[in-house]
Amino acid sequence: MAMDHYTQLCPRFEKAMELLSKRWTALIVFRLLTGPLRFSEIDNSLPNLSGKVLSERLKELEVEGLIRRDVYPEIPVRIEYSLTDKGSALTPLFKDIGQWATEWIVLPSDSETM
Amino acid sequence: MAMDHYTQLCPRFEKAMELLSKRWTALIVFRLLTGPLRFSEIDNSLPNLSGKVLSERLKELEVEGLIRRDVYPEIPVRIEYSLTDKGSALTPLFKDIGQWATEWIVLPSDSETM
DNA sequence: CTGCATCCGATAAGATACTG
DNA sequence: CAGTATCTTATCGGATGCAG
Repeated sequence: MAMDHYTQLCPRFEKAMELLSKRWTALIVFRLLTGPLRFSEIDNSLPNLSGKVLSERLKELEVEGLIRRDVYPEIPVRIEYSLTDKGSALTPLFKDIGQWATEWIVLPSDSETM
Repeated sequence: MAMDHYTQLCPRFEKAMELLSKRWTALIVFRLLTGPLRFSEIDNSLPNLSGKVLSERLKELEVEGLIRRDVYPEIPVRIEYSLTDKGSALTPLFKDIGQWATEWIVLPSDSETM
């Protein structure tokens, strides 16, 4: 996929954006910021996210090394997803997004005071 | 579009992500971080981005108040896009991404030392 | 030059049903 | 519970052509 031209701008930045800007991805990481979660927990916390897509994203994130998938061979089996160091390292980023959002994003429901 | 459920998590964060995670959007803002640019300048700096999509994104960003579109009635007309305060406020965010990318993203071309 | 309209193919996402 | 397979739909994006 010929993106060699603008890749020169800042390939790592590109890559990072490519990763994080994929739909749901950032939200999933955000969810995991507070600790390990099971598949269904993530699924339930993101109602519009289908199981299919969640499983896709989880796999991608695992491949990219942002999250870890731990299997606890209990009965029934328990599988937990958690952030790796690489994933946790995104914390300041999310904090910035949150801060920016707090300061600049106006919601319809903000009509009262703000 | 029923996203009311998980909107409760942090609606502003959601909105911000929705905004920034759209393909090309962040890259366009990133481009503008260094100053005003004309349509064709942005277009040329992002070779894989088509004029149609660029114009779509530019409009979205304008509607969201992240960028400003200034028309200079010269001959020929000159139109420049630049960041508003809301847009510039994203600077730390991009810095974070850049820092994270520098630290954690490994490129194929990094095989030598790094 | 700047940008919008249209068409069309590629991808991504959602719903549902089903397996280990 | 934790996914996967399949199907359908929605969205995206690229090319082209045209207008101000």
